[in-house]
Amino acid sequence: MRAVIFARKRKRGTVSESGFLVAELAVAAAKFHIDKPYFYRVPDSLAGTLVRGLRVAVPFGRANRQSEAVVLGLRRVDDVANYKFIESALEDAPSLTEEQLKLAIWMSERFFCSVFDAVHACLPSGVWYREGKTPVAAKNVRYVTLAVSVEEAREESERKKLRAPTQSAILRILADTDAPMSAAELIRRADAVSGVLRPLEKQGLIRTEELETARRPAVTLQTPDTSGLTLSPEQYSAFYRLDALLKSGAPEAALLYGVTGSGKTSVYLKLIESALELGKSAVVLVPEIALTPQLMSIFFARFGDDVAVLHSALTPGERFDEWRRIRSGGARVAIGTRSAVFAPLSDLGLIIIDEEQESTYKSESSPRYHAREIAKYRCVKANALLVLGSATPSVESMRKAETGAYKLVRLESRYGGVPMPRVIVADMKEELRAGSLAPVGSVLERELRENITRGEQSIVFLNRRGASPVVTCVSCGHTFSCPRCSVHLTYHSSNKRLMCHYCNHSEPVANYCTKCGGKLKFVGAGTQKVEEWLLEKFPGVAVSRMDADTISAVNTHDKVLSEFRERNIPILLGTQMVAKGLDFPNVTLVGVVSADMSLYVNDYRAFERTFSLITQVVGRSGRGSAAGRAVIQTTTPEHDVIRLASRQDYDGFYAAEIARRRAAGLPPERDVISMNLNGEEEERVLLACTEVRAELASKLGGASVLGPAPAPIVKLNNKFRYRVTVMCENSKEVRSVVAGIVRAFPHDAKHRGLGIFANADPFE
DNA sequence: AGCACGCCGACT
DNA sequence: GTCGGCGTGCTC
Repeated sequence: MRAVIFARKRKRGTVSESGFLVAELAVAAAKFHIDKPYFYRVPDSLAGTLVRGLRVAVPFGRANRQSEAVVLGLRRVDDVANYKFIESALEDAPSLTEEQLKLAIWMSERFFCSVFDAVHACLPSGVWYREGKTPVAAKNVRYVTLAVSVEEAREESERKKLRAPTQSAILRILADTDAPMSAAELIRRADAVSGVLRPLEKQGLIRTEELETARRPAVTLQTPDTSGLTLSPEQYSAFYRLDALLKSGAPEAALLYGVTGSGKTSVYLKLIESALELGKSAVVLVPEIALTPQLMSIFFARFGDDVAVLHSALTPGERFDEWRRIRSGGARVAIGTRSAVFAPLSDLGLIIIDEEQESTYKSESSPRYHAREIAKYRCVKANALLVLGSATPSVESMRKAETGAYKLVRLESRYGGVPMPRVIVADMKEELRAGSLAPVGSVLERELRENITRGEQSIVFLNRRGASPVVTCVSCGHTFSCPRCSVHLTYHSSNKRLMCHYCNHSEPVANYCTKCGGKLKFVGAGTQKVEEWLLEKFPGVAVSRMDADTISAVNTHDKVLSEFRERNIPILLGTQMVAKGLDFPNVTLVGVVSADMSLYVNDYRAFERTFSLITQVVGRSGRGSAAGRAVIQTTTPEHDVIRLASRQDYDGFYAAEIARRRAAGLPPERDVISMNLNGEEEERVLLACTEVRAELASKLGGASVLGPAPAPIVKLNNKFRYRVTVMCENSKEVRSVVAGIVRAFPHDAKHRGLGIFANADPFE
């Protein structure tokens, strides 16, 4: 209901000339349960500066602690008896666009967050004012130009050759390039020190000036992919259909379902070109930047400075500058991860979400939005086209395509007529019966050996949920757990300590069991074990390992992958990160070590995730001229998901899965909203859950209300976490009931010390 | 949430 | 007396 207050528009021209000027603000310190428009008086000094979207500093609460706020409107009132004054403006011109303000107000209602939290998500992290931290500023770079003609500079350079060799070199370089050059680069090229410029400037030979420069993230340009330049007939027809939607001038949404290797990227590129030709801009979302170096490189090669990237690996300065290039119209294509969906492009024509089923598009901290929903909202407002691309679309999206809410565009064959990999399902039950405990069974071993002999490359993929390295006692079975969280501590060989991945707790590893004094056993990471096995079976054969433990700032994904490609390393071994997006023509074999691992997780999306993962990893094989194969190791070869994934049969999988979901009343049959509670005393959290559950059940007739159920990690940082799940249609009315409960909760004295939040369409 | 205010018991 | 622990209520 509060959001409605925010959204209510006043008629233009009603700002009267008399009375005191006050501003309507969304205040940062006002958390969700006390969020509403707050009114502050505008000091005369700011009367001309304040506009909608401008960020200001205000005193808030009894202690008048300083808080940031955003101006939502201005008006005049007669009575300002208990109003406080705005302290200062935090910027000259608003960072927020009008579109973003409206989006933020909508988000607060849709995703149960304060308006300010939503506003916060729209801006790059660098611009935020936090205590003691100054926001990122534009970077100035000193540029040097010749103050004399090129000929004079050359003459002077000759004259200085003996007495002042570095000055001479500087003049020669400037004369040779005949263009302004940054002082840093000039000095580096002349192998000089920064002092040399001053005398030259004094002599009137050069001029220096400070120019504002955009910091741009470095991109490793890989072998340019020329395959995207010509579209196959099938790709062309997909492009043609999407292009018609792009040009329709009405909001449109399409699902581009293309099998792995079908070349969705080429269709994206062509579509973006078309949007640019129409004078429109485009956003491209990718699940994880680190996993898409090839895609990034293709975009840079194609669009150059017209592309800006936004993702968490940028430095604050780079992020801020890329964001400003987008905001100013200097870059018309924004590419990045989840938060790039807020890119402040004008004349938006197209949003592409690649691998739309990925869970990374859902934010798991406030505001808990899904990028797909934000994209839909923006496309509707801008009459733009939304393209959801995937080789394994989410069940929700395929359902929408079935009902016609999305247009369905299919790419059914691999680009260049490359055949789908031949899939072999290896039954590990039989290996177990035969007494073998090796991580790699006889079938995969045979295929790997064959590939090594043929000089072709292989990818070995380990589906590693909950298989991190732990320490156990051989005699009593004791394992080491985090004192603050309900998880095992994992052993880190780098500092020889046991660490908690969730709260940062760490302790030295004991020599003997702390319970019984017995000997300790180190159960290595899955990949480590497989690596040892590979080295033993194939002595002398190089293996590139890529997982969370081996990837660091120095040993980046990029580095491991380009080494794998360039040095033609026979085997790449890794976790999730090798499953997606990689395109190596010489890879002809993919092995999935334990396909079932993610199948039996207590989550309604487990089948979908497993199917998607297996399909994607199998799709890494045989992308070049040689035919590919894949070995899927499983103990349940008869399981539908394994069977269908091995045949790359998405349609079959979808048909089975939608039937199962419908029968069980799971999404997309109904929507899910979870209520998440936490606190230090487990019984009080559970009691409050029961209360919330009863309230939901009584206020939402017809909805099923489940729980309380423990969160996947029930204890985190000394807090117990339980949740209650509501299943029904996610309508405005339902959200209003949920928001009402979340808002009222902390005001109740018996909930002291407990936390609560609502999560719409949760993942996991 | 974060903070001040005020009420009540314990201790200088 | 007065210090501080904690329950209560407000935030423009």
